[in-house]
Amino acid sequence: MTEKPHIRTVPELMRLEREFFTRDVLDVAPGLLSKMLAIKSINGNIRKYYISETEAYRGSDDKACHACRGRTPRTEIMYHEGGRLYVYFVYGMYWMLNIVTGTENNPQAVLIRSLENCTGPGRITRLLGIDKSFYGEDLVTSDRIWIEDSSITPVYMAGPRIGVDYAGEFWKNKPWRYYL
DNA sequence: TCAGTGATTAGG
DNA sequence: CTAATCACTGAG
Repeated sequence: MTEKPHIRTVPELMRLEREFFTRDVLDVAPGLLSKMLAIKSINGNIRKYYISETEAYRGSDDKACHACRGRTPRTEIMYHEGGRLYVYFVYGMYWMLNIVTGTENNPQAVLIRSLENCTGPGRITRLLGIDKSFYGEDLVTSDRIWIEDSSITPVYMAGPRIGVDYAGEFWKNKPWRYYL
């Protein structure tokens, strides 16, 4: 007897397009939870990790956002439309991975703080091999890093951002850190 | 709790 | 040029 071979349906994971990133950072930051970060190594291996913690940095008014000091060589990319990477070096040791959001000349970004299996923004960039060469990379067109949609609707919490005590009571207390 | 580490920035 | 600052981590 012949039986039709069983076809297992794997949910198709689509790359997130420009429109996902050009929304306000307060929509994109929680929206990235449970999405899949995909990165291709130099040897062609593709690794994928669920995003589990993010933080929103919102415009030049936000005293915790690097753009509050204006447009500088480092913050330049934040002034582009959403979808680019803002990568910078801090504390002499760690690369921070941020995704630019919003529209042109409206500096915003999401800090990726944790993945499913790795907590801490400095640790995840070490795991992924993110460095200065990723500054400005476009998640919509890059062939080495992108984000895929998932069918998961995350249940998440929100709380104050980490490490921004210098920003003053008003901005440091904003519940713009999102986590599963 | 606290040192390590160096790019970035403002100011002179 | 100088010095302060810093979206952190790991050891104790």
